[in-house]
Amino acid sequence: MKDGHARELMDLTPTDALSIWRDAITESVRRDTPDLSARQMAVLTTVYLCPAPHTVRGLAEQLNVAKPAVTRAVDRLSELGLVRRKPDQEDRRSVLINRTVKGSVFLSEFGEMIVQAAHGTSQS
Amino acid sequence: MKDGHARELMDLTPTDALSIWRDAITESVRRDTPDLSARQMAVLTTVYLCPAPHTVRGLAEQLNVAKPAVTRAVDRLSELGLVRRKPDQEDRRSVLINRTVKGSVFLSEFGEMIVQAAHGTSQS
DNA sequence: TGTTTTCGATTCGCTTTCGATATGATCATG
DNA sequence: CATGATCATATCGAAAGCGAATCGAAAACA
Repeated sequence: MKDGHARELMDLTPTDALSIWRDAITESVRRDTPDLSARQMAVLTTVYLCPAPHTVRGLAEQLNVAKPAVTRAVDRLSELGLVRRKPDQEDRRSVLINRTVKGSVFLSEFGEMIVQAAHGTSQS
Repeated sequence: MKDGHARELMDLTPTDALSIWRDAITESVRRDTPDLSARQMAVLTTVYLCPAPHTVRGLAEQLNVAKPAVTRAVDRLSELGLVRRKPDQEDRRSVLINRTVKGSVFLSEFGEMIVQAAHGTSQS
């Protein structure tokens, strides 16, 4: 910001928001992090930010996508070590999707990239 | 925010940022918008937010990815009507990647989703 | 002019992903 | 128990993605 006043989060314009988004995702791509799709990112962040437990069915409903799509997303995220499947002991039809240390680190770094992008966009 | 003070953008924490990111991308997925990868989103936003002209080579360098990857991303974005290829008249080897009305609308709506997510996360 | 370099696109084979459907396992119910 | 509902995933052909190599066109240079 040119006038030195602190920009308030509520005043964020769509253009500003998009600029921050671009900076963050561009930096992510540059760093050669896994090229996650929107769906995969939605699944990953939901698992980490929303209260457990998380099932394929629940995620599919919440994200309004078919269950096999969630299964595939979990496949990919599991291969990357960002989430882990764990059979539900109480209902053995279900599989719970859990967090991992690697996933926590990944999202933590991603969050910092967003913050960095926000600072670059709205700096005084 | 619970105390009613305006949250400043500079104070954004990685956790807050991630929460906003999740809300936005989740809403995007729920609306059944095209499931773009991080690379595709990086290409799309760069075309719209960075000064023209944009070439495959330039985008590849800027994003640190291989040229065919950019070509494929442009293929996909073109099919979706979000960008348009246009032969460069001055250097007819080159193809310029231009914006479209549809792409402008898409990103505009996306920006509004982010703003909406930011409001939801940091509301008073 | 002739050679070299640079451009984006294309092709190759191989792998991955897609949506839709079918399947096997497990639970709930009558 | 037996029957149907519900869970996640296996499977399918089709489509898209991948990196590496190659293409032809065109610019730059000699």
